[in-house]
Amino acid sequence: METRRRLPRAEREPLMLAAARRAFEERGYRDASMDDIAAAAGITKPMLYAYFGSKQGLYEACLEQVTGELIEVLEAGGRRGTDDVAFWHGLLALFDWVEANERAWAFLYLDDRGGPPGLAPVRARSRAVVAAASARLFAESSLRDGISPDVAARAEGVAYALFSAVGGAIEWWLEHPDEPKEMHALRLMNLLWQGLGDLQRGRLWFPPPERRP
Amino acid sequence: METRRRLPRAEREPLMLAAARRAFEERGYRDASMDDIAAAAGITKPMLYAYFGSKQGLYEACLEQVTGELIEVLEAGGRRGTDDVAFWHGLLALFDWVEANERAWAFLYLDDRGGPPGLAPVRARSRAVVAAASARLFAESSLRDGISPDVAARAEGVAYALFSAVGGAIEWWLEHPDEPKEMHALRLMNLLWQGLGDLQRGRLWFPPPERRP
Amino acid sequence: METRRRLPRAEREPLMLAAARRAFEERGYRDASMDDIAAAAGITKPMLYAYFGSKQGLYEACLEQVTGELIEVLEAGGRRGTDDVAFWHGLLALFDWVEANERAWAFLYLDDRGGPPGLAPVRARSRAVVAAASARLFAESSLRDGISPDVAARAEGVAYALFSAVGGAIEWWLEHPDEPKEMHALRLMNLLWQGLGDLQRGRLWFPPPERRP
Amino acid sequence: METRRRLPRAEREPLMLAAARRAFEERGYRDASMDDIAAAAGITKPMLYAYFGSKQGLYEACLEQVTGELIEVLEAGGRRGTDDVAFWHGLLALFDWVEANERAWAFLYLDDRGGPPGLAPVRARSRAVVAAASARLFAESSLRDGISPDVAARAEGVAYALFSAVGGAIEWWLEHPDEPKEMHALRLMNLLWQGLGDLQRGRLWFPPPERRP
DNA sequence: AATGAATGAGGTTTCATTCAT
DNA sequence: GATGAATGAAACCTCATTCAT
Repeated sequence: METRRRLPRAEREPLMLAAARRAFEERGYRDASMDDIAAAAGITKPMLYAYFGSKQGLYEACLEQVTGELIEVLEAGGRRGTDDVAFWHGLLALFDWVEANERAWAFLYLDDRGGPPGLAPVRARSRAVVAAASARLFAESSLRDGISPDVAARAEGVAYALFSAVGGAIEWWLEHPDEPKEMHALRLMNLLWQGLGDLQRGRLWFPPPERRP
Repeated sequence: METRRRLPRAEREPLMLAAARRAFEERGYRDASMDDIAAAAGITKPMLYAYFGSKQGLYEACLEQVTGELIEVLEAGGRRGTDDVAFWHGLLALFDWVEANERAWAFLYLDDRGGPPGLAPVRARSRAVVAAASARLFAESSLRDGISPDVAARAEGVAYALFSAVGGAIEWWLEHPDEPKEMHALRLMNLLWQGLGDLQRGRLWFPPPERRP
Repeated sequence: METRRRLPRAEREPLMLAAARRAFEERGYRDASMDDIAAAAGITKPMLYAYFGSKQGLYEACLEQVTGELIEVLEAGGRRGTDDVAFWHGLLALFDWVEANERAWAFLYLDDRGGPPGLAPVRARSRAVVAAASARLFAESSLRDGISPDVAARAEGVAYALFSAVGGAIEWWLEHPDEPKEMHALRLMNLLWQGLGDLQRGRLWFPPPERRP
Repeated sequence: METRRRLPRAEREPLMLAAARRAFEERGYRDASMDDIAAAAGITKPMLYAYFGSKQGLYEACLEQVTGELIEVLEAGGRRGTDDVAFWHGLLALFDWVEANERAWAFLYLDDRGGPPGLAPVRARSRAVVAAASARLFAESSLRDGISPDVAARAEGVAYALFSAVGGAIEWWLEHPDEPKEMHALRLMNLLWQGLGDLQRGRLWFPPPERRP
């Protein structure tokens, strides 16, 4: 009946984004409905369209927000020390953020399928941005001195693998919350740090020559 | 109008499964429609329901098939050598399988959201099975001698992270196909092998004591 | 795999009819599926079509069977006495039959809607046949002597109303099974018998003349 | 293409209900399709779901409306006189309502099978409510003086039977429209009134003692 | 700035029925 | 006599999106 209280855009928009993030995180792009999101935000559907244009637009806004937050976390973590300590604090910061944002992680790493085709490049780009940021983190930490140029060129690929490992550990942690998150982080540190250093310093393993009869 | 050729179930069912796998891999659970799958399989929707009961049933059949194949690949790879060589061949076999099965990977690692709630536990179980299989792979290769019992208990968690790292590298490879897959595998090997060994042998890194002023 | 044991039609048909009656009684024409009926009868769908031509054909066969049984029951009951005693025994026989056949009643009196339009006249005819049979029952009992010709002409209408009253009492009984069925029958007897006699003997009630100002 | 005229809910909803009632009355729950109802109401399906939630919800809304109307009719009829005259007017009012509402009757008394299981209790309750209302009608008319308490307790059962008799007569009338409805009502009056009075006053018929040799 | 009314299109699922074997 | 394979059609329901107010 009565029209809802008018709010300026700066106040209304974050409410909508928050509701949308929850919905997308919990149910994925396709299963989250604009109806639900509008209801959760306490407004009506046309408002969502007025602010974000389309479902895809809303999703992209969420994705951008999540990406931004994550990068900020990584960079902040990296500043807290040098070398292995920087990496260690980056890991811890990441676990903290995941813990605080519950399943925002899903946005970047669990909801890759579904939605219009136009979404795929957007998602890929978001992940690449995060990978780049974490590559920077390694470079700024241990890679500082004597990084082989070939390795530097491929740092992003390594970062991608590395970040995926972190993602896997996080999922494992979310399903096994009995162990404290520091234990998970420590295991990751031990799994990755040594190889990372070797890669950087060029101390490489190679497969033995195949012997064919 | 024209009647389709009749096939016995043993022949028709695999055709349906193949079509369904392609559709789910490419578009995810929610966006793959039973209509499309039926058309791609060259039959009509009711046959899908006659053989698989429901969309979820069909999906689960696909998931089981993919999981089975992947495990077989891992185990076969692991048998081709010992220690680091076994691990290396496991990696190579995995890359080969991914290459041959294009995006079957997506089934297990990119389509986690969406679909009815009953699907979540099924997906989780599938991934856990794969993680267990790869944990076995490490244990049978390098861990053979003197594995610390604590590490063995957590092997599955490490395997999960490790497998995710492999997944990330694979995704990166799929998006950067200019480099041969052996290069990607080699980078992974170097990233992971050393840390894996250290973890097993208990040569651990620990964070320096925090100093608070 | 293996073909079911061949049975002569005389043995197979009653099994099908029995399964169909159960299904139609419990779920009505539209909600009973040929699949279910075939499964319940232990045969495959094409057999149903071979024997009864169509779903409607099967339904009509069931309806005819039920109608026949019911008429037989009425006539048998009516022969057990004269006058009020005949009527009373007719009622009792009816309750017995309903009790033994559980919900066959639904066939004639609870499943009037649904199904193809061609079914409506068939159902109407079945009910009319039952009404005629029960009209005969009254006529043969108390109406024997001195029945006014006008009333005789309308006996069928009365029978229809009367039979519906019985139906209502039966439904009530099925929902309140704490009281023995004889009590329900007795109440009906008292509700209907007196008026029935008066109707036959022409001792009629008429509305008082309306006074308009 | 062309946009339909917009109506406020208070105007649109009754139109939907009317269309739904016609469809359910004519074809029963299962055979009435939401598509048809929407078309008959001049809107599209999603509006039906927006306002009534589901097919069952729509059906229940219709059922409630019909029940309410019928009860009002019964009570209004009963107020037009006392004793036999009240009963007589109740009957007449009922016939009038049936005539005016064509086959609304079907809702309560001809569509008992079919539809989801959750519907059965709803239907049963509706009929019980009507039975209670008509029981009240008798009680307030003839039963006024000296109603035996046992009879009062069973009044609802009697009402159920009685109402079914009326229903049967109405069906008969609808199939034999040559006779005016007052004649049908009069026949019912004569069939039921006497027995009803006897039941109330305890002047009961009992079966003769069975003699077994 | 905000909403209630409205829809086109598409989704999963079921069913009566037929045909080749 | 009996079956497994197959389908056309239609059912209920949902959703992203728009428009008039």
